[in-house]
Amino acid sequence: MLSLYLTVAASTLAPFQERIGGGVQQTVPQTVQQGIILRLAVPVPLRRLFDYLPPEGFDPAELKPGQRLWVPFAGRKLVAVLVDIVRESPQAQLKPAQELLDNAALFDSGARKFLNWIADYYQAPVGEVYAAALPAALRKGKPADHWAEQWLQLTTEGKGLPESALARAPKQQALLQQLLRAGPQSRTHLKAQGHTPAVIRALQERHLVEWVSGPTVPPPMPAAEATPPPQLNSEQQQVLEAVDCNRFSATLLEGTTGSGKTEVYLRLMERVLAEGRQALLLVPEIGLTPQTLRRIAARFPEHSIAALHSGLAEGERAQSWLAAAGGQADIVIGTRSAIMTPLPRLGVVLVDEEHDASFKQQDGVRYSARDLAVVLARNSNVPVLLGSATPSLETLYNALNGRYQHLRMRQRAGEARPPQIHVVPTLREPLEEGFSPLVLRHIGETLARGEQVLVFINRRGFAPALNCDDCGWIADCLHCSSKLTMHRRQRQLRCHHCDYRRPMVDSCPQCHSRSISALGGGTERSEELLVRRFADYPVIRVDRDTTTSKQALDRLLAPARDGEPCLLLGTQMLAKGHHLPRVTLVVIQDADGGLFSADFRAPERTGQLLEQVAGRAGRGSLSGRVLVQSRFPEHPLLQMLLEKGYGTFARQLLRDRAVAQLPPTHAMALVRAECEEPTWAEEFLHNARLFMQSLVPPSPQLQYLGPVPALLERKSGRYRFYVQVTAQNRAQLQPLLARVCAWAEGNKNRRLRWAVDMDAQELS
DNA sequence: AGCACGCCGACT
DNA sequence: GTCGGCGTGCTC
Repeated sequence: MLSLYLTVAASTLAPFQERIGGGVQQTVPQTVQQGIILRLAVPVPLRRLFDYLPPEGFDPAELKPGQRLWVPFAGRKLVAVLVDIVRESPQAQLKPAQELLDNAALFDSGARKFLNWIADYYQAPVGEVYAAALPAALRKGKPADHWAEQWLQLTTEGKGLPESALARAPKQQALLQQLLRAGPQSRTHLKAQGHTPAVIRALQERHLVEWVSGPTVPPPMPAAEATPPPQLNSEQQQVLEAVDCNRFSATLLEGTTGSGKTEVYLRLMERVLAEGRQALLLVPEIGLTPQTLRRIAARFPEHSIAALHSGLAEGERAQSWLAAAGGQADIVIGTRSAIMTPLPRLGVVLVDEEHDASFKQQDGVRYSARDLAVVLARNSNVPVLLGSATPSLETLYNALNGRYQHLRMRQRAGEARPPQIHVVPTLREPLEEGFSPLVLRHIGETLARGEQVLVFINRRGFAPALNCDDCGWIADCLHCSSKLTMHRRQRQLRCHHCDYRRPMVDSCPQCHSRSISALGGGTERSEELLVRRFADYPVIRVDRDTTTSKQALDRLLAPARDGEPCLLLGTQMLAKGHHLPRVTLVVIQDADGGLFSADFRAPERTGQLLEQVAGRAGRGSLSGRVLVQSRFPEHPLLQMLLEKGYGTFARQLLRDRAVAQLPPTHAMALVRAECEEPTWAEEFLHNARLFMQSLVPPSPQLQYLGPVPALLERKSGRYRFYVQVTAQNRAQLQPLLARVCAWAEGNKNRRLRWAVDMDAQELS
């Protein structure tokens, strides 16, 4: 779908520049300033670049696009990025920039072109895009050479040494020959290879080697034992043959859980690493565990790996980023924002679990890292592989209409058959805390056989609502249009949409009745029941309340990996690729939530989730069983999903979307607004719609909806609305959105926040 | 966004 | 008398 726009990608820089520079020149025909003019991306929410003179008393020859500078801006001092050096400016009065921050450019021309494209496509302020691409430390103006690495090199004297030298000091000789053979070596690398400081010092004292300051290298990875690659099966081989690493191609790799997608990624990495190029692997937010990193480090002990995710300390992140951008990191593994890291010798882009919602940024610059992966690969003329067992409808659509190559892997490695799936009706059953007697019996039997059980519950806390039996009072959030969830152990009521918390109440605040009921169930409530019912077995609860860090998840799951019989219960966190070979029963407590939601993407997400969770059953030598509880076992979508599988289900959803003229068959953007004053956001959007309609009247090709309230109408004290614009393709949408942004930037109301959300993923 | 500038209420 | 509330203007 994005590729519709891709054909335009190469030429988009031209209209972009026209918008930021030429648009102004049309109204002010003569050039006012001439000379060396710096065109800078300043981190402010304004959709244009700003011109400056070079810093005073400074040799302009040292200026290169991609460097950072301190600039004075409206009475403050900001870190801006030099995007372009031009000869003339339409601006009458230019200030000189204050100070150059970098010797070398942080963004090469490819990276700048990409970031400019992002600003244009997502209607985002350029300065904010550049700021989002930088790690926090560099964004704040910390000099890059703070992370400079010490490199050991031969002195002139050392270079002139005969090979037979130092025969009586074999360790010194080995190091010397390595430097002779492979050139300067980083301190980190030498340490990892076991060259001791004593050996280095000895050579230094003989004036054969010296330390020099050089480019940043990634922080060292935890040591991993080198593991040889496994044998490929025929499907994996076919996939690898179908991907040419010397030119652009986009491929959907639709591979069943356990079919060995990761091994395909590793082989593609291996291929580009051998050519001296970099590999980029994007993973979902919770997918970047120490376990994942260890596996890749073990496979490529000779290569340097940089991880980029939110769990890193500010300094570590800057170091990894600089190593990636400088080309010293061979493999870059990261979450969403890693897509914006400049990679000067990129060879392949891999997106794991491409359907995952965490690839879409939900505030600020609202980009989709998965979509950008395709744009980046095209810009760099390298392949991109989008892997998933449950592809997003966007990617599936592109694969089915031939824009992407569509490759499939159906074999489950080392295992006979996929799990058996059964629906358990719950409508007229005597449920015990949400579990049917049949399901509880199966859990008991599975544990008794010495196997493991995984229970999936889509809601954390004890109960999603608290209700007075006498007057009907319900505990609501003060700031959101939502109910408070009861957390029993902490004796708290919490809002899951903002940070509001209040102590648990024993009596109704309205009528003082002591008869208060917790309605519905969450992970905490189910945990209580399961602990009671299956007291002989450990119960491991995995949700955001029990799992604060990635390490915590690893630790929590350790007993399950040991293989002892146990019960795992949790939210989405459990759905992602943990290898748990002793799980033979998966229970999905409630499959109905997504079938009746107002969000048109809800069925897709439910289907992906159920399939992913079901994929946890029977990954080892034991066969698996999945029990899905539902009040509507005959619901056609549920039936199709369970009987025909996700592939058929997704194709049906695609047909529905086409009929409804929704993404991915149609292009869609939202104009969002939120405000503490209930009517203002709606009024603003009403005017925005009128403005857009005056430019492009509604037609079968381009339609408007709204303003309508967001699914969560009030969040953190603000009322939220949106106008939805759908069109047959992006080319129709793009200029209209640019105009409405220009219109909205003239908006005088300070209390109102607005944004354009291109390819919006959430209507919440 | 954030920082200036400017115009009206309760305080030493 | 003035300290400071936050409305609005502007940022090369």
